[in-house]
Amino acid sequence: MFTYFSFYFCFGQKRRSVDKTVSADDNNMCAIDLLATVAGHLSFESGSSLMSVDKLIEDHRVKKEVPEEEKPLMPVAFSEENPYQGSLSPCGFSSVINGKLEDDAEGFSYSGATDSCQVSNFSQDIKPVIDGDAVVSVGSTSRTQVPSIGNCASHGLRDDVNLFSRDDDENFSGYVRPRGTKNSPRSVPRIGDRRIRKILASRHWKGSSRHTDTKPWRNYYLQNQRSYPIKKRKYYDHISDSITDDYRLRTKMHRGSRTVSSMKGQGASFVSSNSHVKLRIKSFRVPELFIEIPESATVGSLKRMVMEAVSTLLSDGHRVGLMVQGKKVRDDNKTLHQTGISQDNNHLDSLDFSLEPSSEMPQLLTSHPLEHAYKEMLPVCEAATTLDNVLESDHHDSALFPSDSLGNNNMTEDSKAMVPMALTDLSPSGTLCRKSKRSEQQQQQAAQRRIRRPFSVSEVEALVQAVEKLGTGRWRDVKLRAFEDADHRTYVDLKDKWKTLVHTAKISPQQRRGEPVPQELLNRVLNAHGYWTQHQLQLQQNVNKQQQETPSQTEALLLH
DNA sequence: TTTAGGG
DNA sequence: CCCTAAA
Repeated sequence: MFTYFSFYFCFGQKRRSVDKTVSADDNNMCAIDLLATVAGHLSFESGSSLMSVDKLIEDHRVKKEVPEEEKPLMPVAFSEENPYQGSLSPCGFSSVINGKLEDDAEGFSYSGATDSCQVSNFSQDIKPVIDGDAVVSVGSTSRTQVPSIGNCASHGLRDDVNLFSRDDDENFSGYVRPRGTKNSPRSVPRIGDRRIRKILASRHWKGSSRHTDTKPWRNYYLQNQRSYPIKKRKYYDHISDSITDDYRLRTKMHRGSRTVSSMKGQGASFVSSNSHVKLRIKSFRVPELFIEIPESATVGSLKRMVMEAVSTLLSDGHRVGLMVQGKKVRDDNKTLHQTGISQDNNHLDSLDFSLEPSSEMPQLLTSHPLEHAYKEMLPVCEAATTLDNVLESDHHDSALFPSDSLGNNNMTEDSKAMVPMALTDLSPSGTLCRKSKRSEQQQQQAAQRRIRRPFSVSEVEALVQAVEKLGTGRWRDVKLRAFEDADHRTYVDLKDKWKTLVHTAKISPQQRRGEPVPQELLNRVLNAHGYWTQHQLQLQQNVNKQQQETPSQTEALLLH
């Protein structure tokens, strides 16, 4: 007989909730107290209690990053015929961000053309899918940092090569779903079971976090891990040793960066950064923790278990989450000011730190570990295709919208199809065997949510330009005009992007996320939006007039 | 298939 | 991005 505890606890402050999962009796209250003891212990260790910023004190204000000045809207005179004629550049795309992409190249945005040289380099990197310890090494190309997996640790582990836990997935791109024809944006057959599709979509990436399996059995686990009863984790091992390897790597890197410990130290008094903002953190939210222990166990063993759980939690690759006014701040690259953490901000009570699993394994997982996982020796062209897609989103300057010139072979489909399976289907009956039928894979593939591919500035530029000319009601034409070769952008996507662009243009720059869109472009968005909505209104009014006239005419006809 | 909007 | 009613 086991007793399960589940509790949410805060260090130094109130407990959020206490719920029994599957409890056998009521003696779990003492466990909570024990946990509080542990919490207290930890608090003591860290020298103070942690967090929930209750005050922010401002030293001097040195605004390093002044938000881009809002340029006054350029008055645009619309001619009835072609309101934006003058703004069209002959080639259709302006290279607004030439050079900027180069700057961003460090890290995770890929720049440069997909010349054959890089492609082959990449394929060399990715080819050695080895049984041994997986090590993430930087691609051999100097221009592009291409994560790859091999048995060569020559590049070593660096904190800044944390390939899998990057918060900001903006610059990542995975693969493109193959499309049959260019003229049918959505040629992928949509297979009927929406339920599956929804489930898969909602489960996206959840449950991908893992603990190292250095211990034979853990009787605790975190809520965020989707609570696979630990036995099921065997499945991961079954899927792939490499995933475990990758995780080990991650853990190492995290330990190396000492995220948690340094944070503990800072929690002691004031967290002072260069930006001259001082935070006092009083409480700190920690993921829900489950404990499973036999009733016959001693209190001492429970204490030890809780202690172990907590210390593991603090050392096992967790990262700090930040909430501002209830909104999770994901973009680590934002400045505090942009995030709204600044002196002229009086809602600092809502600043909230938390500890969360860092193993979110974003984007990149789609292309990598799975290939590795299945020990699939990918043909060169497959790797190249992947690279092409990875690079695609950010190197539009030389070739704005490269299509999948390398073609889509079957292997591509295979590796894609496996993605959702390995990550979502953990049920014992799951078809993890890669010999599964093609039809199943296709189903899975159809059910896979498309990978997020943020619009680059040049894409936005192209979109704005097209909309300026064509208006907001002809998305198919917009697609054909400006995104004909961008197979991954459907007209629906373009319409959606326009919607978000309009929204983006209306909100304050501080609230915007992702790669910043030049204000000039946003102004054009606003202008075009205003113009075309009015245009539509006029059209509608004309229709109404005619509808008013027509009946009378018909009446007149009838009366005759 | 496209449009138009909500989710 | 997804989903879908309407056209």
